[in-house]
Amino acid sequence: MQLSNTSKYTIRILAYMVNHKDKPLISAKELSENLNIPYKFLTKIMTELVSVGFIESIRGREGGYKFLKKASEITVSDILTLFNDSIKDEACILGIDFCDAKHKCALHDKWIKSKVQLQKMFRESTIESIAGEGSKI
Amino acid sequence: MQLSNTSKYTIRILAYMVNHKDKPLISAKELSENLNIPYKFLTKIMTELVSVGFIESIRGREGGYKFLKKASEITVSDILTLFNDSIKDEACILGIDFCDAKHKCALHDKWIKSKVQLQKMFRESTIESIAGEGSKI
DNA sequence: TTTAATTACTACTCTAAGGTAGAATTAACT
DNA sequence: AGTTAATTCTACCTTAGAGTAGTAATTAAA
Ligand code: SF4
Ligand code: SF4
Repeated sequence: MQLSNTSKYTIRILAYMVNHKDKPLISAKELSENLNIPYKFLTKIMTELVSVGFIESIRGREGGYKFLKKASEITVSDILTLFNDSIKDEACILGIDFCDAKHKCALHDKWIKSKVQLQKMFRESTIESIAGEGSKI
Repeated sequence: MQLSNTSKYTIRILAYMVNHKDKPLISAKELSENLNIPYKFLTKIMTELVSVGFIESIRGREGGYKFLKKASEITVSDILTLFNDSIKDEACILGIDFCDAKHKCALHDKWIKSKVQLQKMFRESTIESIAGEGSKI
């Protein structure tokens, strides 16, 4: 009942990048050290983020990563979708999903409420909004 | 972002047993066939449920399982705890958990709200309440 | 007393996520 | 031109959850 490590890492990585957008480029080394994410695993994630166009990479010495898409236009929901980690609309808390309005278990309505609330939260939370002052990302 | 198969199976198994409490004993075979849960995997779960005292088993021919603890006293939360699948109080949506009231990300308050709501739902949902008429468990 | 039906036990296999290793590629700096 | 610091590629290892296989133990029915 939680997000995958990959998703959580990604959110923290992108939030960190927002918080350091004064720098033109941020290296994998810096991200790995400051966010305490295994270097090799982080670079694997970064390559994926580049390939889907969230960020851009500059190779070679003095290289690094920077946003390609605006942080205000990348939502947590986008990230969860990317790593197949989002709460699907048809997701049933019990994994049955052949119930209908007339035949539903006692968990159904409460679950739907929580589900909708979480989905809304993920959709409305941009990386830009997660980062910022108080945040201890 | 969902429950483990083991937890989901268990909820359905116990709900089925409530819905068939007219029978003195219910066999693994019946459960497996009616709930579409792999037989061998189901018996593994059953043994665990017996060992923690939720149900009782009668071995040998004509044997099977029956409740030891009352279904109205077994909550979904108990099941999630058993399979280490519950939402821990300290669980942070981003897996950081060194944030405090003054340093929190934009997801924090919304996440806490959903978390509390889910935890409450799990605690207040007994197997007895999940099963029953309309239910398509 | 044998047989059939049942749970329990032990020990595997399979899969996907998470993580690691090493070498290839790129490009700025000296 | 050579060195160095960076990303990228390919391939592997590890772990936990899910699921399977075979057999032993138990007990009622035949
Ligand atoms: S009624 Fe219960 S089992 Fe059916 S879809 Fe809703 S939550 Fe799932
Ligand atoms: S502030 Fe954000 S990152 Fe920190 S504990 Fe709360 S949800 Fe997690």
